[in-house]
Amino acid sequence: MRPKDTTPNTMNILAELKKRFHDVMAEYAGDSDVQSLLDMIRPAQDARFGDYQANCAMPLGKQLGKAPRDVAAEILEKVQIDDICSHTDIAGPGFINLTVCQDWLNSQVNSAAADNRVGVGLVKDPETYILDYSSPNVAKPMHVGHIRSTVIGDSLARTLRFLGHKVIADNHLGDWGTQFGMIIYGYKHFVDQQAYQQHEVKELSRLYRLVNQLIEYWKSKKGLGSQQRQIEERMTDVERLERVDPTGDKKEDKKHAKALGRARGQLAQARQALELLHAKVTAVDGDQQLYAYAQQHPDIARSSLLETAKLHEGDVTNRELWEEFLPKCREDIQRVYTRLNVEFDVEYGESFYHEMLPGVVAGLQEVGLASESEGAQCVFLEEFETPMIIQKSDGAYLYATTDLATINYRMKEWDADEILYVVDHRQSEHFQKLFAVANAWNAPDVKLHHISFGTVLDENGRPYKTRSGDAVGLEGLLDEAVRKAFEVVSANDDGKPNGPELDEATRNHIADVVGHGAIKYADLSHNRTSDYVFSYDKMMALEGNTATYMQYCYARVQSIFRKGGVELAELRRSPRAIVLGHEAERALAMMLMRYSEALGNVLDEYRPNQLTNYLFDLAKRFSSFFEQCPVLKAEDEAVKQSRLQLCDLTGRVIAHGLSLLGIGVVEQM
RNA sequence: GCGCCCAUAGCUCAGCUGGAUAGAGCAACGGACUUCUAAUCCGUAGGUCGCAGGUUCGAAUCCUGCUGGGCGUGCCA
Repeated sequence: MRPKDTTPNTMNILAELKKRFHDVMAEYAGDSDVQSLLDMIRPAQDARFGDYQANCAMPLGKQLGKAPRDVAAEILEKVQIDDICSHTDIAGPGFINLTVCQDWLNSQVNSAAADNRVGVGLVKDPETYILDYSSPNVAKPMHVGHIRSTVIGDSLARTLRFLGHKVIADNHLGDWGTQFGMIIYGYKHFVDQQAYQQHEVKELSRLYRLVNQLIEYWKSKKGLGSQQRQIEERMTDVERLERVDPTGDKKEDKKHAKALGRARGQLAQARQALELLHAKVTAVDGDQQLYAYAQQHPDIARSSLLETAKLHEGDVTNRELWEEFLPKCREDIQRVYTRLNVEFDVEYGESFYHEMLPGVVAGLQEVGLASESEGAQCVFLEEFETPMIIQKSDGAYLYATTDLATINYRMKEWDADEILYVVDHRQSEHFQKLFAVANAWNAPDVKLHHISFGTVLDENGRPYKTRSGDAVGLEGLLDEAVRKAFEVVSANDDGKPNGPELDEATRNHIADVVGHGAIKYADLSHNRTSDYVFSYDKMMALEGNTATYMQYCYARVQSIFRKGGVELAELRRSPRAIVLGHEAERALAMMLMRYSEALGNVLDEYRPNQLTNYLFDLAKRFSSFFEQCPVLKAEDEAVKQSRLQLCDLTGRVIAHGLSLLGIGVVEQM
């Protein structure tokens, strides 16, 4: 995604190797190519090849017209790595295999253990990042669609901060849009004062859903006719195509079959759409109260828009209602963030930028970027067929306008180097336009990235929704995860050979950490660009690549300390004496040393799943070590001390890595 | 119509932006609990990386075409 060097620079074996290779590589290539040659040094793909491998001899051989294996030998001759590598090897067509020497690895691990950053340095060139994530519409309950943005954004913010960047996490709340007009309209006509007194947000949310349902009712009712006509048209298409006889020409027939298939698909789609419309209509028609409301408010869609417009124009009543509703809605959202342990530095919602919007349009007009078209103010861009509309023909502004105002503000206020928008992939075209305009207008240097992500699907591969077609509420989702986690915790504890160890309160706490961790981890462990299938059973199976596996690993480490009566503070004060004798110890240590590599990989393309993959590998190495290397019953005191230190470092890295994902650990499970 | 994205084991997914014999987890099968927590470990089986070309020492990865799916597409956000 970006070419800058994000590799943290302390105790990073890969970085050290690259440093050692740098001058030699420079002899072969111009400065510009050195980096790409160095990037060919990477962790060995297979343990049999050693720890790291350099693949640069093959392209160089080609370039120089020499045999790659000769080039590899030449490179090895020149490069100074005797102190780091015990063994080097040229394999296959010219792979350089590097094995890190034991003494050096020992000393590196000891340094990491003594370091409160577990061996991870700070980036050389810190930057100022604005992270724009979560951004729910207030007054609408948060649903499953908000989870990815929130969790991915939070994790990136934590990781960037840890590596030394300045981060401003900004929750760009939707607090000014059409949903407020709907709520205001609902409040004016349908509010149940008693319910409102009791729980304001719950009532507001009911009002939102009610108004939305009535709007949808009329829209669906009006749409039935045209949908019916569309089906008829599709049917004629299908019938016409079905009557066509095969021509005998293979190509022609194939084309025809394809057209028929598509027509049938479209027909099925149209029928489905009609069914949906019918469902929305009958839901209201079948309910006396709803039906009465609908008849009394035939113009509800337009009226709600009008309430929004009045709010924006400064209408006193609507403004007062907005002032009354907003803090309560924010509190309600805050409750979700509190349980998710997600924090923001600022929460400047859309309303914050409202007064800046005329200036945006005027500014773009002034420099000739914006022009009028069909009554709207538009910015036309060469690369795009459609313009970015910044002011509607009725004078209202759009989210594109707000987004531009937001960039202006962020540049002025924080002089940002990069702004990351953690928003789902469907908005990619919007962001392409936004970035193009912002860079062309008055933010030429800032790096703007759309950190897009895929959709959360159900087990049938369709967007995750409730049976009635609504989005699944986020809080209910979290509750369910915690409930399931509690069951697993209890079942496991009851089944312990020496009887249960955990009281009710402890079980609840563990269920809370494990349940929330499972949800977050399921999300973060997938490549963010893919859609993924949401499944409680998968994530709560608590096996395989799940947060629970890592948390379990951590708990086992703590269990060793508990059983052995080890004082952690004392252990950490004592001199570091990790010696890696056993194969499993060495493998574990090597993985521990690669933590900073993993974090660098996260920032390369802003993908937290690079960290989950790493933690899973680390946890597997630890489990393997745990099986093979007794700690408390080690063969002698030196080995025992060494292994205790190794366990402690592992526990710290796991806990730290999970913390960067926004996930906690517990001492016992 | 145009644009963007996706297709990897029965299932869910990785694959570090061109490297060695394509990996994990689940499910299946076979082993390991007088234990530092078996929420674990060890092993077996499972693949024409959608299809066809191309680029090159080397392709799941890059390019072209095709097939199948998703999303977006002038006044919602």
